[in-house]
Amino acid sequence: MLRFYNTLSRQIEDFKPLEEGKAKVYICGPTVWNFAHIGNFRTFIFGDILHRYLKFKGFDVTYVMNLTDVDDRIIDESAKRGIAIGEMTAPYIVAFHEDMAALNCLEPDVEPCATDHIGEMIDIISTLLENGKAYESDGSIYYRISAFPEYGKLSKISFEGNIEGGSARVDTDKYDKEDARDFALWKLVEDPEATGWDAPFGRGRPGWHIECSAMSMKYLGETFDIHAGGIDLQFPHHENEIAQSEGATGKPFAKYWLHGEFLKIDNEKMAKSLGNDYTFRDIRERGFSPLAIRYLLLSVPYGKQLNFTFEGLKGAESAVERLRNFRRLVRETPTEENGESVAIEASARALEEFESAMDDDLNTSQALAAIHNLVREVNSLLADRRLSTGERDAVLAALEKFDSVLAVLGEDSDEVLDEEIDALIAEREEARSNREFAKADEIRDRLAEMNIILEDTKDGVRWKRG
RNA sequence: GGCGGCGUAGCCAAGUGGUAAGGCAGAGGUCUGCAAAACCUUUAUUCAUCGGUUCGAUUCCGAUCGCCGCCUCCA
Repeated sequence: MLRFYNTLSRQIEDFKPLEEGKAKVYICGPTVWNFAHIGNFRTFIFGDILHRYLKFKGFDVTYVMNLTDVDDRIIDESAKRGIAIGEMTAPYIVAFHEDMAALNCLEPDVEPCATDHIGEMIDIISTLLENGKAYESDGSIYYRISAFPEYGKLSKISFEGNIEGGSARVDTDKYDKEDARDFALWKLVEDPEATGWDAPFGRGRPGWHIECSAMSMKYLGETFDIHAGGIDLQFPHHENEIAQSEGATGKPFAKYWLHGEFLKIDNEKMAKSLGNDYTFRDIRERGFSPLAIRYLLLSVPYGKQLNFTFEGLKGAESAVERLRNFRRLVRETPTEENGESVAIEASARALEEFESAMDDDLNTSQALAAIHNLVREVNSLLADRRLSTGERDAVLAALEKFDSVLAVLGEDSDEVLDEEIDALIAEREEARSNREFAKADEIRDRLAEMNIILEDTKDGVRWKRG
């Protein structure tokens, strides 16, 4: 039984979708004002694991991830540059898609942009104005938190004496709000040149939170199964989404709330001021592969903080290489028709362990352990005998199942070696059989320069791309 | 000031009231012409520190230290 830690209840709960066999999931996507950093990608990879595992479990999944393509930072920056906001965000949307694809994340079923859903946001705000959960002040529209007694149920924040002495970020002067906790649904835009949209309650631009209420409910319904996102969004963003959505519909919003924990760098917070806010592209430039980055980011359960180090990333690189070597070895190894079944049983056991680990709130650490144990066991068999055909097929099928969720193996290119390389390998074999090892090694070095790594085995030479 | 999480071998870490998964790195060995890949052995009498509860705690409770987070920018 699949279980999740639900932030709403602060408990592990069985996952029971609203509609049998279906899973409707919304995750807060990136604000496309910059290249996303690896902390962002940790969260999105968590979302991808969630998406893939729900499919693995047989659910008919609808996975929605939004793109926030309008917010204060985007508006300020594009105004500074004198371009439209869409012009500013377009290249970052392209980059985000490239990065997500490189990280082997499935495309969401729907990827709505905030700017395409202004109408839906206006509708919700209108409803909230009508039912008294929103009010106008100085041309802007605010949510009236006093009209939503359940406010705080997600983040469990009590407002008693907690703002005072806290962060100095509470901005009480700038707008005339009834209550310091009230938040903007719609911000007045007076300058006709500035980015804004017309609404029955005046020209303006949406507050940050309303877009996710509008887009999630549009594509998943007023009540849906899972809402995911980074831990930092828990308050105020998700709390406000609940207030807006439930305030407008009178129905429960999302049933399960899942939050991805933070990524730390060398045990410190990731921050621009520390210069450790690496983008995916920064890490790539250092020569690390996307699959290793994915492996590292998913190797710790999403609900725990993960300490990113370059030493750890090197380790991930080796681990992925080991797994890929293993799959290649099993694929290519000659098999016997007769019926040993040790590896068949080991595969079945590994699958069980994998599934029970993943069922337990997506415990990817334990899931990986199950896979590595299988790899060691089968490698050990391979060291002294051939697999039966049934064993090989069972192991490969298990790997495929694992990788349908973790997606860290990538694909081996089926490309055929060009004739030159083929000839070199043959020439080296010839030299080896004549015990001309100096010549053989020289050819091996030449091939290595061409990025072809050789392995001599009992069953002949094997090669791989370096 | 209010609130939450974490601290496990060189590194990344899982985990449990009954005596420490997995990966990486290191050491030794096997295989190999040499490599590569792989296998075997090995690497924490111990889970930040100090107390307490318990027959027994890394796991529960308290204190201390350190790190991270939230308290309306933030994945």
